[in-house]
Formats: sequence, structure tokens, C-alpha cells
Amino acid sequence: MPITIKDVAEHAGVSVSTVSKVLNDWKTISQSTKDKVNNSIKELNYTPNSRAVSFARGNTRNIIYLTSLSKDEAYTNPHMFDIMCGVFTRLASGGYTMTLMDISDDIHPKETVAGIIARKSADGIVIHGSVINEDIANLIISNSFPHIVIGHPDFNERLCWVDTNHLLAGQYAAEYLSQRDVSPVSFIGGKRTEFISHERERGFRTIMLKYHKKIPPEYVIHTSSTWEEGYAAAKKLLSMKEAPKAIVCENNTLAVGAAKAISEMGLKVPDDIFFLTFDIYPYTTIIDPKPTIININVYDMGLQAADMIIRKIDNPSLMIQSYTTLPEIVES
Amino acid sequence: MPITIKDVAEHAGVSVSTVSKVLNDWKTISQSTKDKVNNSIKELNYTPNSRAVSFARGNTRNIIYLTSLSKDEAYTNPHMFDIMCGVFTRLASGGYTMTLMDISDDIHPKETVAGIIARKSADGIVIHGSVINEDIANLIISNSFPHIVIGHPDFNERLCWVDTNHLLAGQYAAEYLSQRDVSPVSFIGGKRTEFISHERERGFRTIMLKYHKKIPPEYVIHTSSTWEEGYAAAKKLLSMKEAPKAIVCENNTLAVGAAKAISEMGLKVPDDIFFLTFDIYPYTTIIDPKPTIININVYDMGLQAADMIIRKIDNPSLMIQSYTTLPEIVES
DNA sequence: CTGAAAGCGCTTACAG
DNA sequence: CTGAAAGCGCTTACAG
Repeated sequence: MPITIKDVAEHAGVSVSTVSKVLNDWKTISQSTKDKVNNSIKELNYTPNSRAVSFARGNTRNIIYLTSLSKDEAYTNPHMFDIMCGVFTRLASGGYTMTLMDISDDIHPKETVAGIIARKSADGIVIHGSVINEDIANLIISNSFPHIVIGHPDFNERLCWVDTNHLLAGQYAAEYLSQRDVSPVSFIGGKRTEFISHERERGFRTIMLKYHKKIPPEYVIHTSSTWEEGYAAAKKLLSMKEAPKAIVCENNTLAVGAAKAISEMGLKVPDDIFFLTFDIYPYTTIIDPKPTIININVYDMGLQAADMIIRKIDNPSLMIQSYTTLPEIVES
Repeated sequence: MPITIKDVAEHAGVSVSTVSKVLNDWKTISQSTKDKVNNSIKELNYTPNSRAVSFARGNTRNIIYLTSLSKDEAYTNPHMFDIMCGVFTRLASGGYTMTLMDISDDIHPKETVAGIIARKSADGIVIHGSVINEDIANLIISNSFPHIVIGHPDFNERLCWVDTNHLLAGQYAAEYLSQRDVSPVSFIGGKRTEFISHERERGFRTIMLKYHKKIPPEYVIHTSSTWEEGYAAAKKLLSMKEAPKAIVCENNTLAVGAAKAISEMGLKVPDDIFFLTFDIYPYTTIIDPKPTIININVYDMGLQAADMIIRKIDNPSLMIQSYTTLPEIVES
């Protein structure tokens, strides 16, 4: 038979409402009653039933994190989990719990989200950019449901979001090389159709252009993101008559291959060649020679996301807002 | 003003209890009333308030996943998240939600767990082996709280757990080599104090012994788990007068270094040398030459864990049980 | 500063 | 097969 608020009230010789007020820190309660009640709570080892609290209060202090959680997701997309840890940590410190929800093999994702809102199973929702669609976005907006999207959605402008800035990351890479007056430079990129790859390259080109440094077409290679292709691309670049003085790999996997090529050809970094890539994980810690890394702290982005959603819940009239996490340069 | 069960009852011209019975699929309800009620539900677009349901029923259909969720955890310990995805998926299909909880910088973890139990914020708990201690274990057992531990705890024997079997994985490696009559073999392991490392080595030795194949001490190297150390160890082994015909690396990172050594020395796998390691992730997909991998499907372990806890909840008198996930050999 | 009472939206014996 | 009513354990106007 678990202890309820009624037991505490009887034990302390006060009413149930008074106990509740002590529990909720009302300032109208006298110190002496507070002490009495708190003593009884301690003596009876009482803990409020969170189901009853949540029901009576009409809020859950729970946030749903909506994403895709398939097998091997943790290996193929560790960043998503790092973001999640950031979101979680800040939510927890704000007194919120976080419930995971998977939408990856959901045939009616819109109905799932509608259900969350209708059945009030959470006070707000964090949605990973890969699982949101326009229907869901409109549903959230029309219900004014507190939310935050991880990744800048390209529909519904009234959504609240946080994102990384890959364009800027590309620019950082170019600035880094320009400041050191490195020339010529080369770039190994993923398929042009990949958004992140495209942004990084675009940013890179923008800055090179700004400094009037041309990148001849043959110094730019687009390929699929396997280490073998990265290796082949780097080999090709380094064998040219005027070999580049820098290789920028658009992603980690390509950098694995490029490193192999650099090391095979006996080149030293950075004396013979500058070597840059993006993201610390998953591979740069084991890449030899060590590249200079343009990294984005996505854990921090998660913290910011949680901050924003808590503020939205506390203050529903808050304007839409967005937040972009800046890149950082890491020399390893 | 949200729609409640009362609105549905009025609209359908029945009592609240009848609506509830329809909602909960009682078999005593006539088809005609069922239809009437279901129509009203649809027309009013009614969804039960989950807070009220949970409160009235006295259960949450929610499970807490207790672990450590720090920054970079996703990169340094992706397996934990793969397990989590497995747990989550099975819980979701069983109609349970899963709430994350972090205990990494909790000064009073025992009180946190006591709180979960006391305030009934979940019907059960999944605890990652890295965050459980004897106090928590005893608390859970004495409250008969439905639980499952990820990883075999070495205290309280009445705990319910699932685990991988690293000893067996080591044995698989040895069997693999014995069947191919490879000799002599060498082993590069992490520090002896690391449990997983130790188990894998122990399993490996057991089987080698069984086939009366000795592993001379100089063919076994213990080192710290960096790729540089793995490289150095492999170099040393491969330069011996009677070079080993197989290198078994106790972990992924060591294998990165060993691969580098093998490839530098121009050896072909498996013609010149057999090359084995454990776990597919994080690195084996980019290791060249490709090792043979003894892998453990931890996602599946997560599925099993969720299964067990659901059964425990449905049937509290269920005996303690445990489950071990078997390794598999992957040729890449 | 404190308490009696209504209410949150369901579920579930129990009676019919 | 259906319904009236009690109850789950809190919170919160409202009255005093």
C-alpha cells in the first residue's frame, strides 16, 4: 500500500491541500507548517505519484524526440545520437523527461503526430529533420504545438529549428588555406546531389573566389563516398604535373582513402601538403597522417534545441526562432 | 476545449463506461453499440487523454532506459545506442513508450532509482551495465520492480540480465583458425584489466589449448588500444624469424594499426596471413586489408531485453532469466 | 495562512 | 449486454 498525500496530511495534522502547497512551494505557507509537513514526508518516505501529478496538472513535463531508430542507425548516424544526448541533458536539467519515438517504418506518420498532440502524451516535440514532412509541419503549426526541428526544413517557414551550417564550414576550410597562402588547392567531394556535400563545396568555392583564387576543374573530383574512391581521387590529384598543395576531403570516409594515398606517396603534412576534412567522427581519430578538421559541435546544438523548446512551452507566444551552430577548427 | 470520453458518450447516446469498454475491447459489448460508439469517436475525432488513462489504470506503459548519455558517448560507445534502438523497437511494438534517463553525473543514483519506483513513473526499467551498482540492484530486487540489466552484473544473482558472450567470441576466432590449420597464430590484445579484452583472449586460448596448439608468449602482445600500438605490435610480430600466419586483434582500433602494418609489408590476406578482429563497427568497413570479423548483433540483444521486460511486467512471478547473444562470423 | 470541495478523464468492480 | 457510481492521487480556485 503506497503512501499518498492523504497519509502525509493525516500524519502532519494538516489538510491535503496544504501538503500539496508545501510540495509545490507556495509562498503563502508558514515556515512552521512547512517544517511539519516536510518532516512527515521524510518520516513516511513519501514520493508523489507522478501519474497523478501529471494528470491533475494537465501537463507531463515530458518531451517526445521523434526520429528514426533502426538497426545500425547508431553506427551509420552517430551524430544524431550525439544531438539527442545534448537535447536530453538540457531537458533533464529543466525537469523534463524525454521519450523516444520512432517513425521510420510508420505508414501514417502524420496520424502518429496527430495522436501525440491529441492525447497530450507530451508537452512538446523534437523532430529530427530526416523524418519531418510538410503534413506533419502543418499539423504542428496549426495546433501551435511546442516543437523544434533538428535541421532547417525547407517548407513551412513558421517552424522553429536549429541547424548546423555546412556552407560556413566550407568557408572555414577555404579561409584556413587562404590565410596560409596555399596554392593550388584541390577538393574531393561526394556526389553533388548530397546536400551536405554540396553546401560544403559551395562554401569552399565562395571564399576561394573572394580571394581570386581559381580552382581549375581538374582539381575538383566528385565521387561516391567510399574510402577506395577517396584513395583513387587523391592518387590522381597527387600524380598531376602540378600537384596540389592541399587536399580538402568533404567527408570522413573520403579522408581515410586520401590519407592512405598521402602516406603511400611519402608526403608530409603540412610541409608537403595541407590535408583538411570535416567532422571529427567517426574516423579522424585513426586517420594517419592527421588532417586538420572543421568540426561542428552537434551536442551543443542539442542543448540549444532543448533550451528553445522549454522556452516555447513556458512562453507559448514566443516568436519563431532558429539557431545555427558554428563550426570550429581542430588541429589534431 | 478537447473532446473527452463524456462527449463521445453523449454523442453516441450511451454511458461513459460503455465507451470505455469499447475503447478497451471488452468482449461483452454488442456489435451494434460498438459501431455506434466507434462512429461517434470518428466523427468527433476523439483520442483518449493518455495522462488520464495512465492514472486511472495505474500503469504507464512506459519503460525507463537508464544509462550514461554524455557528450561524445554516441561516438565512443555506439554499441550502447544500437542496443537501445533494439530495446526501443520491441517496446514500441508491444505498446510501450521508452523514456531515457541519464545517471552519469548523478551523485545519488540510488535515490534516483528509488524515486522512479516510488513515484511510479514507469512500469519497468532497463539498466545499462555500466551504471548499475549493488545498491541499485538490491533496491530493484527488494521492490520486485520489473527490470533488465544490459550486461551480466557480478553482484545480486537474482537480477534479470542479457549479455553478449565475449568468451565465446574468442573461441569462435580460435575455432576458425584451427579448422583452417593455421599455425603459428598471434594475438594483439588490450590491457589485461579490460573485461571484454580479457574474455576474448581467454576464450581464444581455451580453444587453442583444446586443439593442443600452443601460443608462445612472444606471439601475444598486450598494449593500449590505439591504432599506433596496434601497428607497432603487428610490425613486431610480422618481423619475427618465424612470423605468425594469423593475427587476431582483440578490438577494432588495434586492427586499424595491424592492417596498416600488414599492408605496408606487402602481405596478402588470407594467402600470406589470416587477419581477424572483433565487431564490425566502428572501423572494419574502412580497414584494408579486410579482416574476418567475429561480430555480435547487439541490436538483437536489445530486442530480447525488451521482450523479457515485457514478459516480466505481464507476469511478475516469472522466474529470473538471462539471455546471451551468440557471435557470428562475417567475411567482408 | 489554511482547508473543504470540485475537478482533472479515465477504469472497473458491481448491480441489474 | 449496459450503466451508475466510486475511485485513482493529485491541484487549484474559492472561501474563510
